[in-house]
Amino acid sequence: MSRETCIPCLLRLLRQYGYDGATLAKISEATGLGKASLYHHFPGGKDEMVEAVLDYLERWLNQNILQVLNGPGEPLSRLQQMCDRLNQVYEGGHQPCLFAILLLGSARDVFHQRVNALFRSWIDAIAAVLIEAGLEENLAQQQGEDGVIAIQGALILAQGLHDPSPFQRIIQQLPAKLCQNL
Amino acid sequence: MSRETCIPCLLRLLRQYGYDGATLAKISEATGLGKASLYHHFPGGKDEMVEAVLDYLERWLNQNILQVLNGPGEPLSRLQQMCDRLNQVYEGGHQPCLFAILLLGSARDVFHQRVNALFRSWIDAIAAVLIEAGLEENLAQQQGEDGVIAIQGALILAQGLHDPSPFQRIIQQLPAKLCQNL
DNA sequence: GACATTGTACCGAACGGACGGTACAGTTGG
DNA sequence: CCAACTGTACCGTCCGTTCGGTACAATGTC
Repeated sequence: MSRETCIPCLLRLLRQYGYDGATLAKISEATGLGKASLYHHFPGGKDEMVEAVLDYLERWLNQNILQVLNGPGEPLSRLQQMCDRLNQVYEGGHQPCLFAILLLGSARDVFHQRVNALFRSWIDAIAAVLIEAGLEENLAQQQGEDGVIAIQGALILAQGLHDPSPFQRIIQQLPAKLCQNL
Repeated sequence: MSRETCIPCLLRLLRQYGYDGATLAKISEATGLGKASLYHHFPGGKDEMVEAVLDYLERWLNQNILQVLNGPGEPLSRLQQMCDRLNQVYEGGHQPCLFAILLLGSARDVFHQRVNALFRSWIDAIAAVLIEAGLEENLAQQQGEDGVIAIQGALILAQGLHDPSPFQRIIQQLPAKLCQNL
């Protein structure tokens, strides 16, 4: 298993066990690679593994969120596409968000800057759609924040209640809510 | 420092470092108690310490959220009181929510049931206010979920952006949003 | 073609250290 | 005196990490 093929596996472990719970022993078992082999592909150790996952998620965000929001179509339709992709990546609310996991784990300081930048670009992309649709800039920025807030909050609640339905409802309602001030 | 006086200290450490980052060494240093003393007050070890903090938060929730929501006054006013208390306990968005921390940490399975129950009672209390104000039951339940989602999401975003202002805005807007369907 | 060299992938075993937790002999205070 | 409490020293376990080394295909050299 190469460096690239490790990444989905790492993402799964991090989401399931958290940053501290995803130990090298578990990673070794899940990838089939010995610990020493993991250090061959990721000389920086565990933190480099997580950085690689963040690189992957950054690419995913660019391709599946930013590009879609920046693409053609009606604003409402583009926001619906975003929600479709989010529904996929969070598996309908069954999977937590790695960003939140890292922000609340013991290594939060290490990854904070990365997560900060990812959040900001996500918010800005939503706001850009709404601005293009005629919304005033400050209000659009707030709506962008509200979108991310709704997603993150719904994922937390879905985890807490062990029930994905709040997330699914939010995903379904979000596009219309973001457009309601237009 | 007794068992009870330890709890605010424990809460602070858990919020600052997460479940795994709040080590016994840090707890010992912060409380001024040796490990033996900690184990005298909390024979069940670290998990019992966290349980004690959850007991404390459960009492806090009852006294500051459930009781207020169930008390006298206009629905809007009661929701505003809830938001005031939340603003205090989360220190204006500077502090994360322990529930989310536990849900996304490595010991999530241990505390999941407790957090589940706390979330549900919180949601139900918001819904009860809205039902009393004339809202249809299912819709009230959804609005209750939306309230908790907004709080949790805003706390995540405030952590991620290192900026409490999204939380403060959500707190300010929440009462009106919850009442908008009345 | 035969042989040495290099680079990549991988592994078993062990490391130092920190973790949560315990045993026990004091020491304090009513 | 007795119970509550605490300091010290210690335990086993697991953590992330590193070491020395093997297998093997690719490349270079005569």
